[in-house]
Amino acid sequence: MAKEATTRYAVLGMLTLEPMTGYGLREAIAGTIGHFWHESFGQLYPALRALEAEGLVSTHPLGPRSREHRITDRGRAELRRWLGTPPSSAAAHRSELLLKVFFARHAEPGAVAGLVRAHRDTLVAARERYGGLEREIASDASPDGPHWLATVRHGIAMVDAGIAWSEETLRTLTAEGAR
Amino acid sequence: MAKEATTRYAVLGMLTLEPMTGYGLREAIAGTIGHFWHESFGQLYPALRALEAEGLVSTHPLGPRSREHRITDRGRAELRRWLGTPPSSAAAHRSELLLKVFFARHAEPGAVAGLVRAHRDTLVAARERYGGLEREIASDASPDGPHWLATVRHGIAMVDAGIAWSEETLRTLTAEGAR
DNA sequence: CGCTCATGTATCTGCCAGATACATTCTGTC
DNA sequence: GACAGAATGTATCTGGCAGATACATGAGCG
Repeated sequence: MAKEATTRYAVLGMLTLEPMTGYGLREAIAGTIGHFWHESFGQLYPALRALEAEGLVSTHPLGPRSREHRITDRGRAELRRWLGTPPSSAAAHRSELLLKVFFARHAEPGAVAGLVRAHRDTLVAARERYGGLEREIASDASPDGPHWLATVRHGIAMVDAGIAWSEETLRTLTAEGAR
Repeated sequence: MAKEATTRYAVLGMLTLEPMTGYGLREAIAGTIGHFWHESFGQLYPALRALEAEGLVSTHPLGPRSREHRITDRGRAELRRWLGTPPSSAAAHRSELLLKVFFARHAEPGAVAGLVRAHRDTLVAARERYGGLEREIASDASPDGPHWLATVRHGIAMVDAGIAWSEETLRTLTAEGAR
């Protein structure tokens, strides 16, 4: 069976913060849970239509080309139900970088080491963003603050571990002939 | 544009180890790079057909219902090219667990903490498997050994960081009213 | 006046996971 | 020796999802 659609629940959750347009949802998702969740318009608009058809979201016109979406009581109940169900697949399924590291012996000498170096630099930049975000949230007393902090700290933990792994792997790759 | 198909390169890479059938490929992938890569038959068989049509893989009948696939020189060249290109999306896009942690305020009390606990237990079990795998690879002198080790150590680094995060988050969630 | 950028809605392509279906061959058990 | 079930093997279908693209409007700026 195809896995349960998760876009619906990300939308329901974001609408507990405040009513929004489709475009606003996309912005809000990128701004708050963007470090571990992504939505594209190709998912959002069909999901909003489906949620409205099920009565989990209500839609109110704002202007000629603009609609505001609001979560209903049934929507809240459905969100609460889903929040208690175990995540379907916790594992990250594919890492293109690790695939390249695994087959590095067949690459141009030094090529994969360059990719790992770039990966480390990306993580270092992400680490800075996370640090700023963490300070920002910690100094703000919103009701979702502690949970938001927990998700950011997950990002920090993963990024820190990834930076350490990159350094170690670079030593391995360069030691054995600059691969 | 839709992202470049990566299944092709996982297949090409695995066929550098030895020639295999479609089924054998699936087994080999699960057994060696399964901790960070997944392939389903729905991807494998079409990919093998496409690779053969492009001359990157050659196919030889083994029995009436069995075919062996072999990487060609052009296949090796194409693999080498790809190994040098930067990974298209390094970030893990969606974490259902983090989404649930973020919206935990709207769940049944204690429900999300239970999910985090289950997540930690999964990671602890994975950590044991990784440890065994690491010892196994370290004691074996295959040419791909060091690279294989690097990918396993990535798994260990992530799992260790995840376990620490789970413990910390459980303290947060239970402290504020068993959510 | 034209340029760019933000806001806003919407569709299309292609990758991919998981489920399913079916045929054959090996292995253990009674 | 017969039979069940697991392993081997090929193949298709459904549906979620990312990224690209298209199009329209209004605001700020040179």
